[in-house]
Amino acid sequence: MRHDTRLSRMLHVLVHMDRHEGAATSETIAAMLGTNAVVVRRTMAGLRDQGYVRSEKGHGGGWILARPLRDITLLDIHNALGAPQLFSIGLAGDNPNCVIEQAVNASLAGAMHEAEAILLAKFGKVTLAGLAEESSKRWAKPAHCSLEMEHS
Amino acid sequence: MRHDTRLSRMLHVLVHMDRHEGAATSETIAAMLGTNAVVVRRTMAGLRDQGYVRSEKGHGGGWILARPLRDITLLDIHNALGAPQLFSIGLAGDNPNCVIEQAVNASLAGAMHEAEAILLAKFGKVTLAGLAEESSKRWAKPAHCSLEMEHS
DNA sequence: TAATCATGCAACTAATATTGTTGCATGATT
DNA sequence: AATCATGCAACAATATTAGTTGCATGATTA
Repeated sequence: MRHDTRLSRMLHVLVHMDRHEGAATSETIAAMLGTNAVVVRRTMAGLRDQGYVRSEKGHGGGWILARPLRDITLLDIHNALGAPQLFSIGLAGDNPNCVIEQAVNASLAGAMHEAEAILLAKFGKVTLAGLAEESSKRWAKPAHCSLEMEHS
Repeated sequence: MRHDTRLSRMLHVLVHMDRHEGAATSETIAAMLGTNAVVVRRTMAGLRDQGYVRSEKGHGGGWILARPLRDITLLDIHNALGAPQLFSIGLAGDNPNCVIEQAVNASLAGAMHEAEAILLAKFGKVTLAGLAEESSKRWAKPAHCSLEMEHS
């Protein structure tokens, strides 16, 4: 089953944007992520609608952080991306009247809800400022990337 | 993102098999699950290889439980299915040298590992016998399904 | 005002993973 | 010998996501 890496990638982008002077274009971000500008716009649109970034057209335009990193948590971004399913396993629904299916699904759902609550609680406690700080600590060894195209 | 319902469905099947006299054919199981006998064989093959079920050919053949339900946990079946990814979100790996990506991924991975450990621990504590017992409690209201084709 | 740059959006194509299908071989029962 | 059932491999269908293209709109700059 394929992974949804949008959360990881968007967090990466947002922290970079904070270090970046001026707006970052979709094209630049796409180059960093090894993807396409339209895909970037599609994904960033969700963050814009929730007020985490702004987009500006024209010369010098692009994407700009609309809030300080310390006011954004991993949970915020997860939700802004549409709060996609966290789990790749799901419940069968072929026989909703079957008491066995009900018992199986109730047990699985209970465990999954508990794990999900813990995961989201953790996400809610980590700010992007915290991530930026943590990455600064890793800065000692100089290998890194940036929005200035050191990627490719 | 599409869900992998094999765990849920196989648990359902295994509990039914315990109530079932004799072997259950792939065809019968497939009818119950609204799928195909070959798909059932593919999935059950993993459980057979781990010793949870046996398969027998010929007249009266099919699938038989190889252990009592109380000796099988949800975790056992999850593992027998290949321990597929539990989470549908994943980590970006485009810029492994980037300290920001590293910090982002370390944070996400930490939260996910914690949640995963909790989920698997829960799975390890639930036996199929427990599920069978729980479904018996639901038996008061008679709607149910069985391997005798009440499904379709 | 004209040229350029950048997003917004919709429609289309491509790539990928899973599921479903078919055909044939093998083994067991009757 | 006939029937039933799994085993396996190759192929087709399906669904989802990612990527692409084309055009419109708005902002900046000269």
